[in-house]
Amino acid sequence: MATRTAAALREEARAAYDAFVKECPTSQLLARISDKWVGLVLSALGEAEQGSMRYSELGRKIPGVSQKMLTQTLRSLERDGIVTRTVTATVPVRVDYRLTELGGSLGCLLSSVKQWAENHFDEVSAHRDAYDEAAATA
Amino acid sequence: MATRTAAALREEARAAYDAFVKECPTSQLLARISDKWVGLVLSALGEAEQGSMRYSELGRKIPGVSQKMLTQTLRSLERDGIVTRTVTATVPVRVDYRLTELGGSLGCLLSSVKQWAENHFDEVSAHRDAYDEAAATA
DNA sequence: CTGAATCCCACATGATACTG
DNA sequence: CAGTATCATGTGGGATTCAG
Repeated sequence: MATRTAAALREEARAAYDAFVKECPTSQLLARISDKWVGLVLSALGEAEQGSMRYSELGRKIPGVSQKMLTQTLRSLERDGIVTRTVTATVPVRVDYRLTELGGSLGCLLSSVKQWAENHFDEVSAHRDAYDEAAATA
Repeated sequence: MATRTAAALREEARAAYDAFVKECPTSQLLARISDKWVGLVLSALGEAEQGSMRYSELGRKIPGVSQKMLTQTLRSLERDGIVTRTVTATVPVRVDYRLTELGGSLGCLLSSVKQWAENHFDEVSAHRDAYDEAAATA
């Protein structure tokens, strides 16, 4: 038939996407670090007094994170060289996470983003109310 | 029956989530601004020479964004008072987006995050390769 | 204690087509 | 040009259970 099938078109699209990713891989990285959990984890580690935190400490410090997301996020950060993972073979096991130097530089940035959110929440909230009211009136 | 239905459980979970959101609304805001598209839009607007950009300019400047996501992101940013939307009733219509003062302060931060991604991509990439190889060897 | 593995689904996002 | 509407899909992410 003259037209390609939907599946073929999807294949093509995927191939094009892969090519794009190769061309612009930083977009990938940006997406990775533009993640709520990444921001919270790095902020927490950045603020840690000893510079390192245990798995369960992180879980308690970060509101609403599930085991799965915490583990997943930490693994991904470890893979990217942002954090180090240190296992102490005691009973029970103890695992500490610490920012690498590379991670520290990113942690600063993300902390300031988190700070921004906290500092400007009221302002944003007011804008939202105004916007919604205007829409309701119209 | 003794156990609650799946639907009821979901209802409960949603209620708990809503309660949590009320308690910690900045987490909401952080999730909003920790978004790939938000970062790219604000970076683009921050770098704009006239300080403002048209809808289609943004679409061209930001690689891989769909109309839907661009519109959605811009609306959300407008609602939050991060950008302003100006319609010029010419033919064809012209719509410009510009950072507000509030948006400017956030734009700086997100631009530096984007910069970080671009500057450290090679380093992260090297870490990934090392990590993956170690995993393959083991 | 620190995960790994599985199931499951709601939602975010993308592609496409249409409109003022 | 700047959207809106609709549909299809992938996946993020929670709950649960098992393991070292």
